[in-house]
Amino acid sequence: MLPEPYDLLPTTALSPQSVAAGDVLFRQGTRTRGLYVLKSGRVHLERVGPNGERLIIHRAGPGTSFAEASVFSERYHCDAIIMDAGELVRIDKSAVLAAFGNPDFARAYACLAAQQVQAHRQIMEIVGIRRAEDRVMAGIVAGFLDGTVVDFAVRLQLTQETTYRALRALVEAGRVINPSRGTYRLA
Amino acid sequence: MLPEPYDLLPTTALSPQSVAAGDVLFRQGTRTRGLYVLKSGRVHLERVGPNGERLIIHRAGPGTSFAEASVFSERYHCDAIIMDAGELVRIDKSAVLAAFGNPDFARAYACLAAQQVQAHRQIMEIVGIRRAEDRVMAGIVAGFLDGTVVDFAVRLQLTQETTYRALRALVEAGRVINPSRGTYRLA
DNA sequence: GGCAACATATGATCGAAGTCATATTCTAGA
DNA sequence: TCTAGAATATGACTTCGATCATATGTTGCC
Repeated sequence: MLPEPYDLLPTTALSPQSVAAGDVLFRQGTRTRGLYVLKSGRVHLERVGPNGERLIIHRAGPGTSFAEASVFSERYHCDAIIMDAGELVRIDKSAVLAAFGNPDFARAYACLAAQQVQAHRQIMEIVGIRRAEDRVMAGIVAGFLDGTVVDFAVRLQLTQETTYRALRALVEAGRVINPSRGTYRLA
Repeated sequence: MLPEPYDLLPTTALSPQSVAAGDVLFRQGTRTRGLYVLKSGRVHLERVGPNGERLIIHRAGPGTSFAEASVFSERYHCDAIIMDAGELVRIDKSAVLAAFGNPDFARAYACLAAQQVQAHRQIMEIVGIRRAEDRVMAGIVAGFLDGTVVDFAVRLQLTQETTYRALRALVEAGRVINPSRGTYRLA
């Protein structure tokens, strides 16, 4: 099943495909065919700078969509390169454009987009906190410590080691409790 | 004039207002009235954690909108506090919801939202680069060094000093040229 | 059960980015 | 024109997060 709001589209708009590591999904400058939903694997979006510098624009992970803006553009503005093999679904550009005629789809799309923007803004604020201890605390308050500490550290743009040390410091300061190995909660 | 796509809305949906530093625009838990476009001044969006920790969710600057997700929510999920006095426009929630019945508005909204998401992803990738020199280089390639170096440094989540030093190092390495005081370009 | 892979956890060391200080140049405005 | 404030620029010092290393605990799988 596709994530909202793309579950509202007819199946004729969807092209599932398997990809292998190293495959190039699309290239900067080629005609846009639509956006993609990644079911499994990893994809890098890269842009080539004026002097040939390769700049990673985005690293897409399982369960996320990418190249959404291509729906509103004639050409792709970056390369999409498969890092780890996986399954993905291409969603046809014209079908999405047509779907905006359906107010339910439009509202569902806008709702998700607004939430994404809000989430990004929040992560940027948190990542902007310099002290690891404050950053980790903010991350916990924001509810980011749901999975493993390793994933949490990645979200905070910190190393695991620094994250563990910050967690311990917060526990020692009484601001966080550590009821069992690997689980942390606000005090 | 309002930024796209809100310029497509009828003026009856808009409520301009002046605000002073310290004013509270809305509080977490109060009924949503709509989103805001900030013409001048500065606004902080803050959420209060379970134990009373104040967490800045977003700092809105001139020319940007905020609380977009409130259009799809019954209650505000954060406080909006005016940091610097300015002018803003409230955009009525029901008018926006109704406007999604207009495919042109829906497409314009989605186009802008998709671009915003893409821009956020890119900034997050760049901010995730640890070495200041690499980060500054990526920032230049991405075209972020359009205004002052100070603004550039803020966007990169680096201090001005580190940014200046990285710029100098890049100039010395021949990767960037510094035709005149305060101007830098790719070599 | 036993093993491999991974998450948790912490110590030691180093380097890079932050902080503080200061000087110069530029600009806007009284 | 003079001045206040901001941007540019760089030096000295410190700190904190990254890196490398290592050990233990946990989980899934053959």
